[in-house]
Amino acid sequence: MRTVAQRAGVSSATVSRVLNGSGPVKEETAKHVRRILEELNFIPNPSATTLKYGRSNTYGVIIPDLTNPFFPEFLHRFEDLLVENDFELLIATTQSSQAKFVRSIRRMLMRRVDGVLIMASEIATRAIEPLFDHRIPIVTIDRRHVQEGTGDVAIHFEDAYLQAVEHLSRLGHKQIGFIGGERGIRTSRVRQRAFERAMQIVGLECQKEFLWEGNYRVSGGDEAMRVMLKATRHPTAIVTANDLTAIGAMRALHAAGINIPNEMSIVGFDGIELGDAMHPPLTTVAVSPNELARACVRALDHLKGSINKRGMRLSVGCSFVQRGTTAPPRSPKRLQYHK
Amino acid sequence: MRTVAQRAGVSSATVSRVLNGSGPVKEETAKHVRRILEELNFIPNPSATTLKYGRSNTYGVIIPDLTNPFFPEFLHRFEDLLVENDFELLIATTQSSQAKFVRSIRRMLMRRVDGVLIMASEIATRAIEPLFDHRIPIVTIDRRHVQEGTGDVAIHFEDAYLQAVEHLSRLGHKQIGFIGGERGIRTSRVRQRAFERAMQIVGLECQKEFLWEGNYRVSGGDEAMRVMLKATRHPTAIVTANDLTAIGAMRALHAAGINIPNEMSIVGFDGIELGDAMHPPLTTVAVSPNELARACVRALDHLKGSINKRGMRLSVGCSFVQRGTTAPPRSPKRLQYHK
DNA sequence: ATGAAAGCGCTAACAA
DNA sequence: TTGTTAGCGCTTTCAT
Repeated sequence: MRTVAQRAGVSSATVSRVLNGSGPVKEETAKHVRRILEELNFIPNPSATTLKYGRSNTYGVIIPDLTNPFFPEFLHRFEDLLVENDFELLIATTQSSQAKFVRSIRRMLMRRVDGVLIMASEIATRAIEPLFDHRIPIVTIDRRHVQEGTGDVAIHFEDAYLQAVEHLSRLGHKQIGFIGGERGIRTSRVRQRAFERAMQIVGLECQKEFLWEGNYRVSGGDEAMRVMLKATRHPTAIVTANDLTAIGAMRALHAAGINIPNEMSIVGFDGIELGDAMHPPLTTVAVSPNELARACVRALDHLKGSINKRGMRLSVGCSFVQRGTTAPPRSPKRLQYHK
Repeated sequence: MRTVAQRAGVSSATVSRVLNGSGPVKEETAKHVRRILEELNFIPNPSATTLKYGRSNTYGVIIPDLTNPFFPEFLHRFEDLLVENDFELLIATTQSSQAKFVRSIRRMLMRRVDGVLIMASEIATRAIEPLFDHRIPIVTIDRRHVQEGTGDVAIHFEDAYLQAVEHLSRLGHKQIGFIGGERGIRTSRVRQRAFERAMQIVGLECQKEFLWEGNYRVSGGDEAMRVMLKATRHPTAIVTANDLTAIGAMRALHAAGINIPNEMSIVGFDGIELGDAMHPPLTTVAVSPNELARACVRALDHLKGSINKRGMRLSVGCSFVQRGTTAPPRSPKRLQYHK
């Protein structure tokens, strides 16, 4: 930058003002400086700014796992919004490990992020305290609790699962099961409770033996479904904690030669693009990555600069997407392995 | 850090030496300093180091698209390797846009990365010149050209497609088609040529009308397959540029009521985990994300610090994964839409 | 074995 | 409207 200033015959302060539009500069001077900037192919060094001000124009995002396609789809939208603000994105994944989560938080602190979006809900409250101590704005997804410096974006699972269950009920299903996420993760409880509540509202009995545990990945849905198929009684339809779980369940059903949707209906959750490429295409409840991203950015921006206030409580709706994995239940006789 | 130094009654230089093990410190002093470090919850500020030395202990990665599951799977491994070296990962996506690519390069420059891994091969050589000018080590994937400061990791498509075509040929297929990537992307040419060469080696005629263009996404495979099904002649088996393309092709076949694999065989490429969750499970040629990541890190590390030499030329093999989308061809009569 | 100090690039406060 | 300057945190060289 000094080089630029010298070449342009001005001071570095003027160059800075031109770059940021942060002070009065005679248009003529500005033009000249811009030309030199161009000529010298000037690349600013944000480290200097970060060093000086202790902020980096960056939001951090902590997600459980990049290999769940929902997150890439979300991050894509989220980053687009950040770019508009000249913000950067720092991604950290926890792989469901507390140790990695703690390290992620540390990275966020080191990089002097201006806010952290926490999408990994398996987190002990203790682990985020350092953020709190350092007065970093926090936005959580589905923690459903806000305080000073902390906002929350809730996904409307209650409505989502109500739509799913109503749809199945209208088709004639009475025995509806649920494959959830790992126990001990907050959002797993939220999702399961939303499902139970939906059953109640629709007037169906929710049977304990029809609740299984998954892991938000294909493997969990697959295993849960295998366990289910070994039992003597099983539901005629399954609602799942997310699309990957549903896809895993479908795999197990296909492997057992059970027809989807005629012998078993499945509903996913998330609305990942690949759901539509499954066979049959996955009926699901979709969260709009766009809307979610917008809400997250809004909640983060709201706390930026003024952390001495409660964060926003936002909520994002879901839309039911009917595709090919749901149909009326078949005769109530016991399913057989066909292969 | 100054606070730590004061509290420990030493100079900041000593603290620095303790932190980095970069100089002689009496064990007793070191212990004391470490205790204070702990006590004060010291968080280093890497911006200062970046500012001072113009390097950031970061490798940048430029990928076309985070929503192709191969990249998250790869990045996961890649990051694991970097963490071992206390390196960070800076991800940029181009969405196949030259403008975004140029911006990505600029971000890499601003952030003072120590090397850039370029996995987006649609790039004009011009666009990477700034990296070259700034003496940033570059590793490309499948550019198949190295020079001073630039290494390359080649994926062995020749072998990959040979395995695929041999497998199909052994099953009895004679008419084998190929759905590639967008024209104008280097790796698309490489893949198509590798396919053509494989056909030649196996002694099958490669027919021009059996070559279609995709886009490395589900949509491209789907559309190409729809076009194919409208034609009067078509192959009995299809090899694709990647798994997403294959999945798209499968979707179109399912929609047309054509049985996979009995009426049409499909082979993908990449080996993404979701391929195994398709119905039927996708036969594919897998690249090990692990091996690829290892090669990339090796090539990058090789140039780190000493850019005045040719980069390495590495090559990563592929392994054929037989699953459920390939079978002997059925009678040669024209396929009909069944639905 | 330890300390003092310079300097990386940037920006805002202040001076002119 | 423009320039001067201090200082952000860190590491390394040189001196002690």
